[in-house]
Amino acid sequence: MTTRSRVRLKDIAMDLHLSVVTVSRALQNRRDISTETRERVLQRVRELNYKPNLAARTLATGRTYSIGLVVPSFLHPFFAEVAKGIVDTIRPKGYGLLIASSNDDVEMEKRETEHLLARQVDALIVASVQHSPEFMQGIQARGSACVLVDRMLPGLRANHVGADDSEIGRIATQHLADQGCRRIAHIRGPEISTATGRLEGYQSVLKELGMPIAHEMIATAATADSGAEECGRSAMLQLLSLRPRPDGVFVFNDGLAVGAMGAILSAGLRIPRDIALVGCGNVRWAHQLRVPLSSVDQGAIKIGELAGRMALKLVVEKASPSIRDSLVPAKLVVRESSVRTRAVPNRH
Amino acid sequence: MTTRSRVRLKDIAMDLHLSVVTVSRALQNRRDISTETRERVLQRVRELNYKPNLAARTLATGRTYSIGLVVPSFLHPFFAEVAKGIVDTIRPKGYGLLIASSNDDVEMEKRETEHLLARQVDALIVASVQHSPEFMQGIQARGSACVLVDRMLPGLRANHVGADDSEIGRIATQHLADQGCRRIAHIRGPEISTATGRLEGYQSVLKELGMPIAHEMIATAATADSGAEECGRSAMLQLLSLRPRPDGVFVFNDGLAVGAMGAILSAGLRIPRDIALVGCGNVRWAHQLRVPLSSVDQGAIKIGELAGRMALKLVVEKASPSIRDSLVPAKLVVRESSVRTRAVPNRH
DNA sequence: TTGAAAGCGTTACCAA
DNA sequence: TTGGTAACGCTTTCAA
Repeated sequence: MTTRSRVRLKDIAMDLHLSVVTVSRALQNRRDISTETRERVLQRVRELNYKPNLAARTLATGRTYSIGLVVPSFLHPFFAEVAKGIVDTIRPKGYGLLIASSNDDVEMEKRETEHLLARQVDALIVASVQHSPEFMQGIQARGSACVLVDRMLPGLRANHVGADDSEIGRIATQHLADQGCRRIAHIRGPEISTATGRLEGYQSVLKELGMPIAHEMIATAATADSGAEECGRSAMLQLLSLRPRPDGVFVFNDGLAVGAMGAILSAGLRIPRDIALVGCGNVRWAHQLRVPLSSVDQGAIKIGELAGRMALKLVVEKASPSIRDSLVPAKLVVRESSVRTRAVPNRH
Repeated sequence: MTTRSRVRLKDIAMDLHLSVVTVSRALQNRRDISTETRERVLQRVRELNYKPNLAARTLATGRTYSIGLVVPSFLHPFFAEVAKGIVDTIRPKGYGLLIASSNDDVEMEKRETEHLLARQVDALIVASVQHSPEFMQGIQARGSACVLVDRMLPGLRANHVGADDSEIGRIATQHLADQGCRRIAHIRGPEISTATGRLEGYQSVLKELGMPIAHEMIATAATADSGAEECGRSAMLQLLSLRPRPDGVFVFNDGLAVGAMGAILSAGLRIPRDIALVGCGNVRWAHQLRVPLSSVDQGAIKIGELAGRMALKLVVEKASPSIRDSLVPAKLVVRESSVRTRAVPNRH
């Protein structure tokens, strides 16, 4: 039906009294073909609106012109933005994006990854939730082109594009200090590279400033994705019980920060006067929260773009020569939640 | 390289001294094969971790086991949720999802759709931004399985899954009336089916209640996606200039509602006391806005699930017999922005 | 119940 | 610069 009606290379060849091979070559823009023939072919291709059969091409070349993406969740705006960056980068090059979601489940990530590989995607982009490097090492060993986004896995040497997490922690903490905070706490995320990176940045600034790095000033959120708000709330309650209280908090991400904000306000404290707050992720609605939230922008779309570009490069180069790691610079967006000096920045 | 190392049907056949055909049949769970042979084949398949080459299968059958999705934007949480619903539905059936984004651009939607079709997706799910039905009719005429989500196109007979927009308008408006609002305004979206549907619901309730349907009480937002907030703000300013002022506003979606909220608060008015507000979409962060926002939940994930299921059905049935239309029921989530009676609902 | 042969649409390898 | 032939891995049809 649909298939039958499609124009094939063969149809064009017969039309033009050429061989299929010649037509194929003309379309590949190769040199070993006369300009005239090429023109005739291209002409006819346009007339008939010929579209190559990708399945056939894949069978012959082993390439699918598609890239696979595995993320923990598409509902999380960060990954939606990453996906957008990837699509916008690879589509103009003729590549398609196959998506899969791991729901933060280690086994599901493996299954979905295997599925994409079974589809012979030319490259894989993964925001992995694995705790250990074994699985990814297996993927690499099979020779599949693979780029990790966002999180790095401990003990894994792999292509990677992510935010500069340590820098994120530094920017946020330094900003709080600049605003006059003297007891800066941190609500950290679970045991993944991004969380430890941000924690590290936080600690290094405290050290530079000669502020104490106190254990009790660091609360850990069990999860940073779905249910983040509740975790942020309880982590904040923990911090609020300290005496003296913290007067500034850098929170791992905006989801947690929203919960923290709720806890602070419910306790009858003011933001930023009593406690200044900085999140991370710079979600779209950050400025319309009960207190507009200062947040570090990770450049999620940029991360997606770079990951897409890196994936394309791997495809072209075939044998992946060297491991690459791109860090996208972070940018603090200051809003009301952290501004304790006189001038309040524009809301818009 | 990668290709060479992959196990083929042929390898299994040789191993077992069978023909390729027999092995193929065993894997298709057909009856014309002895139980013993099947077992031997399945056994070996497991041992070698055989994965069929989808490209080859596609070439032979014309089916790709993949479905294409075109949406205006993945950054819009509604479409992210729809995508999730689709993926969760089709993945367990072995289907993959190829995504594309039209950026609200009519031509880009056409290009991306054509691209997915060139990839021979078995079915297409589109949240179309076309103004006219021609393009989609062309797709249908070519015999491609296609499901429209969210928006319907004027004059098009097509499979469709969406929210019950008229019902959304009714629920929201009725709720405002129940809260004692007597001058209920509406900020409507641009000229697409969802906006007219919600407007219609709004008007029908006013009529039932014997309230006047006044032109000036309906403000139109030029866009409802990116830049929605600014549009919501200016639409609201327009409504605020009315005398007497509206005391309740039903807004097309939450993005616009956020802008409207800003305008109301900036004017020194209180929500909900002076003006009650109801949005639509029930975005995740609705409850953490400066005033927690009442919003109609469209059941986006459910829409995705139904669309996925409908797409699968079309694939199986091949010849699409009858046009189907599924409306997902809407549900109002009441929060502070619209509650004018004494009892304030639980925040959580 | 099994298998041989043909075909799906494209590209790669040699010859001409 | 062209074209014939043989893959690519699977399914389908027809015979045995």
